Amino acid sequence: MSSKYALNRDNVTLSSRLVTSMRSAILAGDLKGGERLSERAMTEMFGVSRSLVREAIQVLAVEGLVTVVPHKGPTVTLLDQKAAADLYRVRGSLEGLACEEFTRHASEDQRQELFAIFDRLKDMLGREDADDLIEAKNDFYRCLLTGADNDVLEQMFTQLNNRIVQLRRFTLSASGRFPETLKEIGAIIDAIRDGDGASARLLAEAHVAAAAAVVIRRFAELEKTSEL
Amino acid sequence: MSSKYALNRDNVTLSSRLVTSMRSAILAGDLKGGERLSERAMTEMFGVSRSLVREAIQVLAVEGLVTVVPHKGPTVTLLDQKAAADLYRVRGSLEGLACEEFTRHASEDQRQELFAIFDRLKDMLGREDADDLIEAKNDFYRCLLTGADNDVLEQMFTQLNNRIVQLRRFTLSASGRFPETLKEIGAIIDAIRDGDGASARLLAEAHVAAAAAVVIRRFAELEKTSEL
DNA sequence: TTCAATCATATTGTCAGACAATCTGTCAAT
DNA sequence: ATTGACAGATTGTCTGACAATATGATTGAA
Repeated sequence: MSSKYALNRDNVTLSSRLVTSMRSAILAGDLKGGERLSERAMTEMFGVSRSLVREAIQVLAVEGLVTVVPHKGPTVTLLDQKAAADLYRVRGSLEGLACEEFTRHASEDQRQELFAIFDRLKDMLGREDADDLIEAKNDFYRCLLTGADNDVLEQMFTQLNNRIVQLRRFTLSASGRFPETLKEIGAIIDAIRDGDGASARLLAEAHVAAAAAVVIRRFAELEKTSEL
Repeated sequence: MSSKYALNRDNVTLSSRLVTSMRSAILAGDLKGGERLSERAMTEMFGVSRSLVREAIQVLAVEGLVTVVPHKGPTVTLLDQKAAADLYRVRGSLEGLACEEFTRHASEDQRQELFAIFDRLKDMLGREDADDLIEAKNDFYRCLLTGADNDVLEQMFTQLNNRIVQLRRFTLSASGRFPETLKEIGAIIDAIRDGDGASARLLAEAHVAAAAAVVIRRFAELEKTSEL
């Protein structure tokens, strides 16, 4: 019997906690894109041995957050415009799938929770606080993925989303789009309410594509001004 | 300039070669689902130190090929029916995306190559050889992904496909479906020929769903006979 | 001055060995 | 049959060592 009282076996080892911690540091921007992650610096920063640092770096490399060049050392992956476009394209597909599966599989409780989170988002219009917004969005996706009831999808989507977080610079500077964002998500929510998974999927893909377009444009502008 | 003459920097370290080798061993079935991967056994099997074995196992764990339980040790991930269903669902979505992107981005050469590979597949009808078929399918996907021109998609699809390879037992026993398979892929090819990415996508998803249905059914049968 | 070859230094790649923490199976006691 | 304690095996983590490679400085020559 695997009851809900079972103790959590994850993150019990130093190794796994280190991975979590390093990942957080990257996502929070404390380790910035392009920054070198020398083993020496990492052992000091996290207070663990070289072995663990090396293991963690390999793991984050598979996740795409870190780029390793043999004999030169790892760096925090730096995304170019093409990579950003590629990421968003796949993300749109997976987000669409998540919406469709949520429509099909979510329990009534899960549906109500999703609707409630959306209401929370709506209430933020006008007095947008960056951190609150990020938290609400995270809740939204967590709920969506839980209801979609597909572990593989959850894992891949999460990985993808982590990589996209590194583009936060651009997504924040594009936050003037918040009203449209709300409208688009609202349409998705309505489709889910109606049990229309196919529409929810298409709307979700379109939503991601629209968000991506803004980010990519912003990207192009900044590249033009600050590049060689 | 990153020319096509650039030397390959991957797989130069023992570490990366070990990962490749262990992954191959799993995909080839030399390390079977559920099998324990004790560090001791792995150091002997691959002739490297414990450090490298541990790193490789972590990497394969992120890829989903290996499952690690703290203080108990890693095993080759064993898929249950739900996991198989989840994998195929996501794979359908990504394969659909790949087809659509191929239609949109592939060069004329890449299109011709894809068509040629499909002809090779067609010629196998009747005298199907398992290894030849697997090779042709791999070529097909490699070509498809190259033409789709999306590194993120390529990486995720490859990872997903690797995990699905562990279901080969079931897909092979379902090879009586080869004529239908050819018909379905043929329809996809036609859509790509017509430049109709949306159709190609839908057809690809349907194709994966049909293949998945067979595998899942086979799965249920075998589970019933051989289980507790 | 500029360019190329050389060399010193720092960093990464790999190994071996040690000890602590945890798991698993055994066996005696109740 | 269940409990508790114990022993052996395996994993988790650290440290130190040395080899392989990259980087930057230095030197020498055109």
